[in-house]
Amino acid sequence: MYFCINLYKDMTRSEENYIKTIFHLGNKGTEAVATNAIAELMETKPSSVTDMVKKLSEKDLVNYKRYQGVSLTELGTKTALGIIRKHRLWEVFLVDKLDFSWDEVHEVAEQLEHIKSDKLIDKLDALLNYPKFDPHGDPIPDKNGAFKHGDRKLLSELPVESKGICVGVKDSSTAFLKFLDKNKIALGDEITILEKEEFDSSFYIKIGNRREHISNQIASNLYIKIS
Amino acid sequence: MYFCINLYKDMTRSEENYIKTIFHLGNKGTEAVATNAIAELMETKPSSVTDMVKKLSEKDLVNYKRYQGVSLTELGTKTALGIIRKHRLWEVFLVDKLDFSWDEVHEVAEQLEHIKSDKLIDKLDALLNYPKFDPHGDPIPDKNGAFKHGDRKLLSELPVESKGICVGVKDSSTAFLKFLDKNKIALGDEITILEKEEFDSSFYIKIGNRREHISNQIASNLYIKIS
DNA sequence: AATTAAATTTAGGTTCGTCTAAAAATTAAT
DNA sequence: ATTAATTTTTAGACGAACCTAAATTTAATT
Repeated sequence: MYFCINLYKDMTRSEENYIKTIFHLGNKGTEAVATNAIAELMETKPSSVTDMVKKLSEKDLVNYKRYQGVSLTELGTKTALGIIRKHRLWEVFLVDKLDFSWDEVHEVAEQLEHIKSDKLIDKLDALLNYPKFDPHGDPIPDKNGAFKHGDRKLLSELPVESKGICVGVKDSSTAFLKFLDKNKIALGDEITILEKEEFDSSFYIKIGNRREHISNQIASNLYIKIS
Repeated sequence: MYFCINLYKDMTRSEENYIKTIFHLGNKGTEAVATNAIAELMETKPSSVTDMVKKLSEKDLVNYKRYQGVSLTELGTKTALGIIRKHRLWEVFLVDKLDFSWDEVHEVAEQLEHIKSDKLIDKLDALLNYPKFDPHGDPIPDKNGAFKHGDRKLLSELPVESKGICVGVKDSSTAFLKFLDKNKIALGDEITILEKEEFDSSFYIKIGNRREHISNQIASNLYIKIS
């Protein structure tokens, strides 16, 4: 007698996108997410979200009680992690093998993440040498859905004189990534906080050998790992 | 004043599959294809085909007159070649970079061929070193849709004592490809026709240093390029 | 040429994922 | 604690892509 431990294999693209969104909005699916929040992020209408959420609930992918928001079930969480794993592996592929820049990968990875083939993903993982992080510093879940960041923190939350390595971005919009490129701030760079400007909450930092002045908006979107 | 020379970028997966099928069935889209033939190959119903064909006709991708079959317009042909290019490049990727065997690639390539990104395909082409043929020996159209086989012929159509290289398969079903693997017949092998058995139209061939006896069904699915 | 058979199309229906507009529940503000 | 504002859900509709069953056209056979 077998129990089915497999994930849903026959999900539609749309269902997968909802699951992914609920995961991202609800602290990895653990917290209940509002219908409106989902609708806004997915650029759809709240009524559409309600419809879909009911369907996902039927399939035991989400927990749902009317007017109380949605969270992921265990099955839903695993499904989300599978999709995120695919998305991030494809991003690494695009940057490492096809010379895409880190601000170009998202769109294409959004398509590639829905390709269904376990073998494809395992082999891709091997080709890329089992990467642990995607081009934006976000961790790649392993086959079982396990992953963790090191103990990274936002630059904006660190005290003066902190020193560490830039390991990720919180905002991975094209605009922000291009800004970082222009200002020669990249993952792997060593950063020291020299001074905090109380007036506008901006920061003076040392990056490599340069001294830079960055706004709070920038500082609160850069992840640093203390060394 | 510009004329639009671009291909349809906003086609659905289903539309793309119909276009591809019409291309394959109708001698590269040039000859009219029957509704029933399309339905059978796509495992759908003739009435569904009629519906879709009308839609494609609206978009000027096919020529269609009721009861008279369908053929591709120039736009439709270019679209088909774009999809086939993608399909075959992905097949090469799967075999060359991810160690898939040639009988495993079709299914996955069927999904990957619908990914929309010109840059992705150009870069993939470069990564693979601009291959001219896919793993089954089928030619890969270039960016402009141009391609040709060399002057390959089916083994079954060659006279005794012909000598050449095995360059492709006509039937690329899993069953046939696995049969070839089992019998150690691969693309690139040198083949000489030793004798033709009139009784059952089978062939005695020399392949590498071995002597093999192959049925007509095998012979009429192997492409040979005379050297 | 008339009849039968086969292929194709029409008509009407279904599911999926979306929408708008209106109703209901929850939350915030007086 | 009412009322007002917001969020969420229901009800009903629509396009895409499919289906079945019936009608129509073309092709094949007598």
